[in-house]
Amino acid sequence: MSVTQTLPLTDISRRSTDEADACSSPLARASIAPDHADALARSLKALADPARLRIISIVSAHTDQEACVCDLTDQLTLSQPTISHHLKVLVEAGFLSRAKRGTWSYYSVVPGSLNSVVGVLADV
Amino acid sequence: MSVTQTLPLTDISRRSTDEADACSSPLARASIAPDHADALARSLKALADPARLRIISIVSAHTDQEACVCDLTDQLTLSQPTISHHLKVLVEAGFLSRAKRGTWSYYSVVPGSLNSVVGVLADV
DNA sequence: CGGTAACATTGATCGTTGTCGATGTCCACG
DNA sequence: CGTGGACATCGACAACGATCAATGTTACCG
Repeated sequence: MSVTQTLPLTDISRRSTDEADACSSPLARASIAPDHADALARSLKALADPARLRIISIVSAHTDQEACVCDLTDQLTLSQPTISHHLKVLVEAGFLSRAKRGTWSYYSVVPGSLNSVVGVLADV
Repeated sequence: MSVTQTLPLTDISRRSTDEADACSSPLARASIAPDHADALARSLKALADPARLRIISIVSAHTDQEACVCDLTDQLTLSQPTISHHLKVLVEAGFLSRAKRGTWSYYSVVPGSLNSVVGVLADV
């Protein structure tokens, strides 16, 4: 399996700048940087879950923009540890913030966090 | 922030069926429906990958809004089957469309597909 | 001080997914 | 008609992630 064939070094490995590429079209603008794509993917991964989207929606639907875990266990058909897990993911991604008062934990949407992702995604 | 104000204890003993739960706040508006969250999560899952974000960016950076696979294998440090896999995910999610001409496959961004997700995400 | 309620953490399970090598398919060309 | 190039598909594997039961932690209350 090692070296089955020598690499075709004639044309493929040659860096373009030659217009002889038949299948390619010129670039109009630069594409996003790899690390930029990595950061955006991390944010999107935190949002790409039905339970987490509903959590954000439920929290932001409250008048004072905050809800406790009991509000979520009531509406979502998920166990309490699972909801805590999703909350942790959203907090670590910067979409929610936690405020503990007494025995209750109140979660609220970080202002502008969603719009920031929306803005970045708009010009990908 | 270490306020930890004492809670209004007068109402805690009264269990639910009363609309005023101690830890809960009233709703200002409705939250998204579960199937709506499911659909949005599927779209976001297709975007939540660094390679796929870069693919969309590279394709849309071309002047005619289309690029062939060779353009992608050149810029991404991934094998050709892996790139084909990501392209398939993006096509099935509705973000890219495929046009085969000769031996080459040209991929282009479906107009409005990204903005649609952005718009839905904006009012979650 | 013991009990209970709210929530977080841990450990385990199991489906999902990103990746690559190998192979298949289709087209162009000599 | 055979050969090679461009791309898709398949099979396998490893890493990740969503979920839950069990347990831990902290605050409140009698």
